[in-house]
Amino acid sequence: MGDIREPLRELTECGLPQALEVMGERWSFMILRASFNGLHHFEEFLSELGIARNILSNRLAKLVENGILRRDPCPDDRRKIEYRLTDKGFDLLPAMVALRQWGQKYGAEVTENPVLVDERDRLPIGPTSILSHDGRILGPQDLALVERSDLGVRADGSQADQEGSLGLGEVIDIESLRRAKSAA
Amino acid sequence: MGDIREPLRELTECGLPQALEVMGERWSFMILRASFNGLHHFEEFLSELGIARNILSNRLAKLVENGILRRDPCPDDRRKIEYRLTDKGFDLLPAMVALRQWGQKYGAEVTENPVLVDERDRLPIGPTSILSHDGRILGPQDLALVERSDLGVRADGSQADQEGSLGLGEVIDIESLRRAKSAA
DNA sequence: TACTTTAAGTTTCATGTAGCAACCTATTTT
DNA sequence: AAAATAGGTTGCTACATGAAACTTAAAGTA
Repeated sequence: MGDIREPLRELTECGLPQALEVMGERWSFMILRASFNGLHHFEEFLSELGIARNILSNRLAKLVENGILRRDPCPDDRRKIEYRLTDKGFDLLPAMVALRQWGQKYGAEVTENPVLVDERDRLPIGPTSILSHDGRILGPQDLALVERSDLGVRADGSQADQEGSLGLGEVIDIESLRRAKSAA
Repeated sequence: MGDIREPLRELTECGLPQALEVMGERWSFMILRASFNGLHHFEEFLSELGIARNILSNRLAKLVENGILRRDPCPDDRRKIEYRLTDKGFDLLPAMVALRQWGQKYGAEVTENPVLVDERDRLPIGPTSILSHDGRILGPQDLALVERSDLGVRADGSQADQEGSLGLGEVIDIESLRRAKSAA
């Protein structure tokens, strides 16, 4: 019943463990995707996903508990319950799309269908991207990890002297990213 | 040993199940994040993440098997093994950042540290975004799901008559998204 | 050389969680 | 009133997780 399992320890201050606490379970993202795709009812999820009844029940309850789905009893048919995404649930869209695109890129040749498109021109969306504060698309090469206290501080000529040093006030630039990228 | 568990059924053709097959397990994303942060050795992961030895061993093996990490024995100290991200692993960055940002937004007040910044100006990155093919930032309101055969076809005045109908050649626009957004 | 430590695993065993099938309860529908 | 539908719950089995002890190989140290 209660989550007795110890929560994922944070390597440092980070939202990732929190996200995984909620969405890290085996079926959570599939249910989310089904919701995005317009499924709202228990039996719909059940037959579309091929998930076990009790697990679906449990996952839906957890998603509701965590504010990702809303649980609305239907007024017209009082047997039915409508599960609908909340704003918090919608905000998982970028994460879901990014995962999906990654799976698409590296998985067995799946030609996705239906396709997620820009409504304006009905052309497929581009890759999910990390943007800078002013909207440039950033690749792994453009990213660095810095201590909060050093935000906006131009590194005074110092590359991180040793990777992984994680020293206070030290610029931890993701050197390994760059090397691996250029080496490969 | 072998993955006997039935693979996640695809609701339709979609890369998500493939991604979850690889990254959907409890510690996978935390290990990935640790890798991004410059950890490379077994005992480093072990002490930083607080994961059990056997599970770490198993997860690392799986990540290697799936081509997300490379397993390089160190030449200088032949006890040591270096686990390093492959390009395929780096490509999970948007998904990881999106998840992390979501956790950040909705989780308990965590002030993340270290911060992921744009190297050019050392200012924090913006939100991970879904872009159109020509680079516009798309919100949930701008997205629609269409059948592959209808790509680029201007919907002839037809909104999807009933959500969730999923009919062939039918425009499945994510009406529910729009309604929920505007209603909330 | 022997003695200890470190790195990266494996094994064992208790516990937790997933999945299947059957059952249950309240509503419709016929 | 009987049957079907929607959304669950319960009991059981198999698999996954986690803590602690054990293993193996290589390095450091007296």
